[in-house]
Amino acid sequence: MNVFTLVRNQVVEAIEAEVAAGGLPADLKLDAITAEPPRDASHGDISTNAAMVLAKPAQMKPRDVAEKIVARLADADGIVSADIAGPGFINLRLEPSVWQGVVSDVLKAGVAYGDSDLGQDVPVNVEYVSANPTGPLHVGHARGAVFGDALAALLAKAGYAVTKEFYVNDAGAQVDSLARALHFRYLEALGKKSAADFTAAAAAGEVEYAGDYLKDAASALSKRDGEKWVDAPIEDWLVPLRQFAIDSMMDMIRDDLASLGISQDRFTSERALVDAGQVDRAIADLEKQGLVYTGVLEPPKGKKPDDWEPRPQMLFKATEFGDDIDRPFQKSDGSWTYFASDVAYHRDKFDRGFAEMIDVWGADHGGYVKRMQAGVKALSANKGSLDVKICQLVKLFDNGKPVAMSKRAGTFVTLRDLIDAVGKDVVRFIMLTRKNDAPLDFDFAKVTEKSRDNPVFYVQYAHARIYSVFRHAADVLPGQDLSEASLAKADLSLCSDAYELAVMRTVASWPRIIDAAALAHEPHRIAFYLYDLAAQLHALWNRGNEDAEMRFLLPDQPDRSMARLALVRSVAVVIASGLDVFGVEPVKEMR
RNA sequence: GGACCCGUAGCUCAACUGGAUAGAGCACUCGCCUUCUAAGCGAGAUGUUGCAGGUUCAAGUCCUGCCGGGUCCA
Repeated sequence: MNVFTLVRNQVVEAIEAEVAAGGLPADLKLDAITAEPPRDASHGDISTNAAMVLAKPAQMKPRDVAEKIVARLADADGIVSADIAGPGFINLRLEPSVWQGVVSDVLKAGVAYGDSDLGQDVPVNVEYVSANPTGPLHVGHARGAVFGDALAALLAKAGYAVTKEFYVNDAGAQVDSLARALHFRYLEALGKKSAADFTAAAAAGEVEYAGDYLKDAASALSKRDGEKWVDAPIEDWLVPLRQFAIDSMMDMIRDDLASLGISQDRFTSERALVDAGQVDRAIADLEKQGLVYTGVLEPPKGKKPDDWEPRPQMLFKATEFGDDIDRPFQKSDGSWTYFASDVAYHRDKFDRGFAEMIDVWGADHGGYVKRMQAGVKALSANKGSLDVKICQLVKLFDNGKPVAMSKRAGTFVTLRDLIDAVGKDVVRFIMLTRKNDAPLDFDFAKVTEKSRDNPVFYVQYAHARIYSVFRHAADVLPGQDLSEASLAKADLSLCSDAYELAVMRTVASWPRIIDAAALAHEPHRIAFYLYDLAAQLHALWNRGNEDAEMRFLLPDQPDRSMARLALVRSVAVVIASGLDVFGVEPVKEMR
């Protein structure tokens, strides 16, 4: 039930009727017609651009087209007036009952209000986090993790069949380093090496991944295997210890994600893809299509690396799919490049039925987007599409002062630190208050502040206030059934104040916010919507302070009270519905 | 040198993928608590949307070229 699509349908019907009557030419394209709330509320409830869109193909003046449409809309259901304005907008005013009816729709649907069938159950794969399994997640990962998770929830709400996926980069040189570091920590755990030995080795660059987090894995290993690997040659322990290390790191990463409320549906191992020969097959397939050749790349312009030498290598014709240069599939030692295995991985996704793929990456991978999209087009015969959402950096502040972060100095902030400092819900909400491709400032002091400039608080406060009213309602209106089912039967015609109708219009636009945000792959729009909705609730609340007649609870007017309770309850439901997409718990009380 | 992202009020950011007079918060000034949470609300000022062209009924939004910032470049 979406008021705006219903009205748009009425507009389209009016046009079709006019076409049938010969007043407008046939074969008009109606796709570009919109029905949306005008920016300026004084223009009416809903505005449509139909006349302007149709003017040119119909070879008529916009206002003439508008007059024909308006004449047919005048007696349409629920429409009070239709006026032509400006260059040819048609401004519609709806019966209050249309808006009032939305309240009971919301109460009947609960947090499912806003669910849509836009996605038609089309499978979509959202891949996010995909951090190297070599250590704990840090702040940089937090944004991508929250963004990806919220986007997945948003798409699910909009009716897509979503799979949330994590790609485990467990095939590169880093995981070998990780295995060596684990072996060292293992010797340390068994007392064969000292902590000082480790520090020295790390300083000399003989061992990477010096963080303490490998100690737990090492002691678990020593418990499991005893001294089995102490004197064994590296050829014997590299593979088993590497797997042990990866498994421990992935357990840790999954724990971190779980503490953010994130659980992904599928973890795909790069190594497993390689071992199963999927890379070879994907490349062979592209070769068959004539998209792979041996060639020599130009040196990067202007940068001229010292070790550059022209070298024939296996290249993918990425330029045929919009990339700037062709891209190598093989490294000089003959092994596959990351790009090659990424192509195989995306082919794997495509073969699993995902023509629509979304990858969430960090800002440092921006330069990788075009080639990956080229790869997807090639491997799917142009049937697959890949949208890459780049999450810009998060800058940390503490009360306006930048928090210095350095991996070397050990002062980088982990995801765990962040959650411990401000809580999961705050992290999640704040990460979604900016468009993904804009940098985000995260201030530890501000995000826990209790004021209007902290959106998390402001939205939660609105929700809590509504629950506060209901706590009083039981006393003020004894004997009333305050359940949502009962409220859904309230006589909303008793809510006809301009402020009340304004709130209803905002509530009614929730479904179109979902559709628009889902189409654009932009969950942040929900944050702004919730902030607006909260502002309207606070304004409505305050009217009761200024005018006792406007209070929600009027002891001598139970029917009007029930209507107002229904209205504010519908606001609470929509806030809860929005927070649900964000994975944030709506609070019933502020503490 | 090239590619990608960003540039909107003094500050932080929106602007429903091309719509009407570009909007919020912060900061500043003033007003609102005997009664549902004042952790809130209301009123007031603020613009060459980085610059210059182009596309059309209509451009912050799309195209081209510059300027500035960020990220990346076997």
